[in-house]
Amino acid sequence: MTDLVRIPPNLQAVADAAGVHRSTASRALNPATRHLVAGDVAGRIIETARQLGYRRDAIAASLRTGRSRLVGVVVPDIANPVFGPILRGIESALASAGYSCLLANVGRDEAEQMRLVEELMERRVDGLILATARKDDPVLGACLDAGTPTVLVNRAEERERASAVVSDDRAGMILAVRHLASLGHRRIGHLAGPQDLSTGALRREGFVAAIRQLGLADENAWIEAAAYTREAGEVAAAEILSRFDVTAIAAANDLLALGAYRAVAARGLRCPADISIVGHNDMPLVDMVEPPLTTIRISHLRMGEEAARLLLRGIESPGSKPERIVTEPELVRRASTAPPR
Amino acid sequence: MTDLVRIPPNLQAVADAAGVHRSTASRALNPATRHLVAGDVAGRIIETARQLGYRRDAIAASLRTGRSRLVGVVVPDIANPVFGPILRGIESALASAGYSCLLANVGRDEAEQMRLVEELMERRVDGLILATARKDDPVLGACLDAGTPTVLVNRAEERERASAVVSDDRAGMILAVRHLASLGHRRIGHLAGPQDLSTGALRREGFVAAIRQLGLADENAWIEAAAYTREAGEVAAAEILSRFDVTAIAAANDLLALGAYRAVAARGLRCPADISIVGHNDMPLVDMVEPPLTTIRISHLRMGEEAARLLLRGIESPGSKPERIVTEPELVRRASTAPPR
DNA sequence: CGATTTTGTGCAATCGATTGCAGCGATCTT
DNA sequence: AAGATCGCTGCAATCGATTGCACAAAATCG
Repeated sequence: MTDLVRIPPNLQAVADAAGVHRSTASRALNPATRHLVAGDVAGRIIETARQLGYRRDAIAASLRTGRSRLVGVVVPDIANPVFGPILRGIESALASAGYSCLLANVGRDEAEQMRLVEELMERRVDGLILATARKDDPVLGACLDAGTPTVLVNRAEERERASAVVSDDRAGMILAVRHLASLGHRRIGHLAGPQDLSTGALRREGFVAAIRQLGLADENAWIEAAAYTREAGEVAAAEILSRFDVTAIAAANDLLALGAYRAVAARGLRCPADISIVGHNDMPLVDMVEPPLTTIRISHLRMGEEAARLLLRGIESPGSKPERIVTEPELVRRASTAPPR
Repeated sequence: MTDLVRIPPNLQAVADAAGVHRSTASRALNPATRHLVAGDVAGRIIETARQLGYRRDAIAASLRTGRSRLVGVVVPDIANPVFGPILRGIESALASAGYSCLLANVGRDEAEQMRLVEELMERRVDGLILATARKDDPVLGACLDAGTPTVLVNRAEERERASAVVSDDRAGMILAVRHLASLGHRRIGHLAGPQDLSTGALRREGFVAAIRQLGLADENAWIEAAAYTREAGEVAAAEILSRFDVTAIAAANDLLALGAYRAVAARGLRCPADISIVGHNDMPLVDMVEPPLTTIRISHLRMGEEAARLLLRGIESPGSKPERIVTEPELVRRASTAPPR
């Protein structure tokens, strides 16, 4: 009855109990090296380990091997519905390869971001996934300088110094504008996202390109929202409505689109009767809002999975070329868009 | 120019460069032990470390100290909007205490849950936060047996063998039913959550209690949904509508409530004109659905923060009594409830 | 049957930081 | 002035697993 505070068995204890050397026990317990040990001996060791309730110490193993099987995941806001699916995709792909996620939630403050990444490095993460990239991201620079394999997800840089998994934001916005044009809209405004993010900039580019391609009026009818939030969307949408004579708004993001719903209502207009609105992302629940939001669907889950896979490849074979995976967005027609009156 | 693959400096290197012993460098670099070192020497060491770009190896430190400053966080589904805020609360509270989150997303399979927790233990987490607890949870049992400080969040067990942070689910549902009764509803149904979860069971209890307190009809007018999803909600709500003659439905969860919207529409009824519906959680966006959902608000962010704080306390002072924090839910009136016709 | 290869196990160094203990010189006490 | 105290630094053990190398025993070959 002296096991009140039982000291957990280590490899030495297992080896002693099985009557072999530490090193033999280590080999027997590791599937990758098990073939070096005689079958019966390995069996005995494994059984002894089980009986003693032996649990491998990943920390000690990491110290010796230099690999932590840990990946740092940096997101701008876990509470934002689009990052949930991304995170889940990352987590599941990593878990099935024996890696775990170290989660870091960061604000927009760059110094803070640096501090957090630094802390992840101290923990000797084998790699990093950043969902926070700006168009020219100093944090990414720091990761690369440190020689840590890094992958961007959702947002990317312009230059390709790191692997990235993104949606084709430009094409997505073109899809949105074409849809509006096909309904008969000729005067379309763009509720743009923050221009220092690739999503914001590329979707705006897509907007301009689509307007030109289709020979529509005023490729400059866009306003940049201060952030990807409903509140910022409402403010910017109000400005679009007051400054431009448009019948439709293509928003860079679903939250912005929902903000636009408010601005439209505030002016006594109705969607889609007076103003059509199309979003971007197809977040959970936007099919239930009123009117159900027409939007551009992005598979965030798959993006997360692909990012994890890319990172794992980068970890296995260091020095491999950066790769870019671009997923195809898709138009989801609901009820927030209709022909102009 | 031989620093192509520069070997990162360790403590020894810093000590050598500063002309002191490893141990002195260690003490100087650690704020908690810095006072043991002469001011000028400490300054020199810190400066040398900075110049060399020294980065402390948390793995090695963990091995020596036995503390990893890592907390395992187990959630049932990161993509579910309620867990985002919880996670953010946990992360921010932990981060400000120097701890990081190891994220594990698990399904309902118990063996898989055990495997994942086992893996977290191998990584020598200092504590665990489970958002997955069932009413009698074997996984929690395993954590407790292993002597790992563990805190439950959002869902709890009946017996108090571990600290927990939950909403007052019973009171929340009473709030919902009273609200309906105050509008004049007398025949109310309950769209219950899974009964093996504390949230599902307690909210149902609250429903029964409220019906009795208010002297209303049929405390048995409830159906259990198979899961907290819109689909399961739609199925169960359809059954309620076909089996009971009710004018209102109190749902155990917002997603279930949204499923009920569908079921109501499918029967050619309207909400709230024909059937009032109240949800639970106040998830993001439920204020934008049609009709805007009347629901019970729970501060998931704060729950996450409190859980982290409780865990930190448990880590600091092992063997302390389990504690339970119950947050007060609040009714949010929107447009899905109205007087019966 | 001797020589050679194969197979299996043990030995000991190693990863990098932390910390109890001892020792040294300087200051303080009586 | 001898002894006690204090502040600072160095020494060396330690955490637990992994792995290159050496070596012995067994198996194979000519």
